Amino acid sequence: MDQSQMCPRFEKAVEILSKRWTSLIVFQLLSGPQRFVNIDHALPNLSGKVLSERLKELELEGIVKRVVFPESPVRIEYSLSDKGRALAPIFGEIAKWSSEWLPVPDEVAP
Amino acid sequence: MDQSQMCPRFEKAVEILSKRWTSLIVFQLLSGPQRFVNIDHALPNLSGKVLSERLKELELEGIVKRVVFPESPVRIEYSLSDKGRALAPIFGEIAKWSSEWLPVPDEVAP
DNA sequence: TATACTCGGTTACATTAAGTAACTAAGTAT
DNA sequence: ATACTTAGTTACTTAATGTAACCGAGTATA
Repeated sequence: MDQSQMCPRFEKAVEILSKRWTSLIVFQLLSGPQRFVNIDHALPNLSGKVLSERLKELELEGIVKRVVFPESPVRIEYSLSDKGRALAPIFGEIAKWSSEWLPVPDEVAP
Repeated sequence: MDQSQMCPRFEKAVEILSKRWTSLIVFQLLSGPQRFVNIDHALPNLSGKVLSERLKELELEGIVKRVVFPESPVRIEYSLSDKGRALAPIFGEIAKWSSEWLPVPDEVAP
């Protein structure tokens, strides 16, 4: 036997969500449609390279939508599809768990 | 400004959960305490090397407990702490999302 | 009309993480 | 003695990320 016993759809969901940066990008997009640089600035340490990779992957999964506004200069907006917004409860549970079980970090000297 | 605007505890939770294999290992342990090889067999494609790394990390986070039973031969059991079991609702939401939004995979020819 | 800056990326290269396979030591079974 | 199990570790390869520079189109500034 070479196959996992787990539900393949559940496994797929975990695979999507546990790819580095994916969750934080989706979480960031939960606050509304926004542009490439905005996401990039919201997640310091996330490089443009990986961000563009992740956005492409998420678009392929149907989680993120990329809309081009033909203004001048052109404006490109990333947003969540219904499928993407449906991930919100997962983040809600993560937030609950973290506030219950993770320690409050030390404050930096003022 | 070099810091993220997100809650650091939320970010930490995402960091823990989105490390490769971590979620699946915790999910597997939700079914009860078990031994190293059992987890290893339940997750094909997961090597003993990475499994032992992840179990150490999860133990440090206080999510997994490692108990040595001094039988002969010695038996080592991994299980979830309260903190670890408290992750269950997150997996519940992931399962819900995946069954609602991910396609049912094709069956293999019988 | 240079110069610099923004946006939405891409490219080349360095570092880190993960996969693969072999191996170990202690114990058990044949 | 030989082979197998458990709970790992070690050495080596390959894939994923991080870092930094760069690009073309357009805009603003001097």
